[in-house]
Amino acid sequence: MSQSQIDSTLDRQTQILDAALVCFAKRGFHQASMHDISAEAGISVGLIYRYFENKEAVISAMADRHKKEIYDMLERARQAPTLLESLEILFTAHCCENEPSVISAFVVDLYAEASRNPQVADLVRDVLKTAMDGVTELIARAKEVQSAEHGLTPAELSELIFAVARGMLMFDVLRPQEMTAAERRTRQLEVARRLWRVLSKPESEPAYA
Amino acid sequence: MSQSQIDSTLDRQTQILDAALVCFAKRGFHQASMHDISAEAGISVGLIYRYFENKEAVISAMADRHKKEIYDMLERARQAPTLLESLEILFTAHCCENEPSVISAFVVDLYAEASRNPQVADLVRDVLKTAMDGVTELIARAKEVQSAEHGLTPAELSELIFAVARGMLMFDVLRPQEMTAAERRTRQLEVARRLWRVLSKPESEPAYA
DNA sequence: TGACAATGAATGAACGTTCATTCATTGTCC
DNA sequence: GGACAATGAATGAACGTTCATTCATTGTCA
Repeated sequence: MSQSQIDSTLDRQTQILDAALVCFAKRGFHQASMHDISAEAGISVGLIYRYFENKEAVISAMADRHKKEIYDMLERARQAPTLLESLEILFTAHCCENEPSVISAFVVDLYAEASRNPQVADLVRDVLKTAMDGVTELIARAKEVQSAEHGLTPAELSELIFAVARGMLMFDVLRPQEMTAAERRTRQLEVARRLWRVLSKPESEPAYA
Repeated sequence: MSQSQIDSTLDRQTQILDAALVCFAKRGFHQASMHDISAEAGISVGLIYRYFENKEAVISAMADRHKKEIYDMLERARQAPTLLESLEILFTAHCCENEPSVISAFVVDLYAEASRNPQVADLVRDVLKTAMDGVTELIARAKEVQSAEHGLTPAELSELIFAVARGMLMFDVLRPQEMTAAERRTRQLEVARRLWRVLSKPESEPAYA
């Protein structure tokens, strides 16, 4: 198979997954039909089956893509100069590229799916562990949080931080449709900064607090 | 209609909702069939339609029951002597009565449903607001948290607490089936106490910390 | 022309819902 | 009390619909 063939295959798969994300967010994994996805992608139903074995495989591929996106996010968070900025990246990762709450709805659906599908659960657990380990490392570097008086280990703090992040994602799903991505982003940033304030030593407030 | 007739109607509805909770947690709202529910309840399919107009109504009734359960939980939290104990109630509400993660799976599904169904979203938002307002009040009473150095308002703290609680619920859904309700409870309690440590003044540590 | 991409009508299984039917329970009359 | 009538809770086969999946056919380009 030539490189251009591989490329066009990947393009088609990406096109289908993009459409699936919209449909899944709109109707959920199991209520979204293959016809919905094909219509959203502007192709025929049969063509989906050329690129994915079945619907389950589409869901798995979506989960895999989510895994890569979380890893990318982690990489960006790693390169941020301060822990606060890392948190801001972590908390706003889902409210930028796509339409409002498309990603949030998908992730909540993914966790719901994980509660029944052990394969999905394994994948999500793995993603979460990797991301939490990454943040644990970031915290270990951050003196202002480590030396605070709560006496929690970086791993414990990381778990707390991710719990807040996932919880905010659930809240995001409840927000009225009228709210723009920018407004959601602002809300998320506020919470990230409040969390940081709670976790760090009081004297090291950021300038814009 | 006599009182005993009302009672038996309520009994039947409860029986159906209990079965539905198990089926919904096992397969999700839309993958669980009415036949699944009837089999779980040990009754015929048709009988469900004597007590609920359709499947949507079963889901709505489940959401209503969830609302009542959250209100009950809030009432118990209100009666706890300290904020820490209130948090412990809040964080362990879902890992006691039923089988492991049945309730967690249901709640995650409920939020997923809320992302598509505005009626469900309204109900969940209402429940969340009431519960958060309640906790805001509890915090306003708790001096050890109010006087801490983070400088956050009770409402802001309440939002943070609920984000952690919902996030932990999502994590709960990922836990391997082998984990018992007691083990889950312990994990939840640990996080609740760590959160409390972070939020409160360091000198007011509980005796068992 | 041949090889492969793409189509969408066709298929059959599964689903929510309905409803004719059964039958244990309750009420009524002598 | 006993015979009979009325009730309505409960059943599950059947219906119409939707859906994932297949595949014979058509389009495209080298």
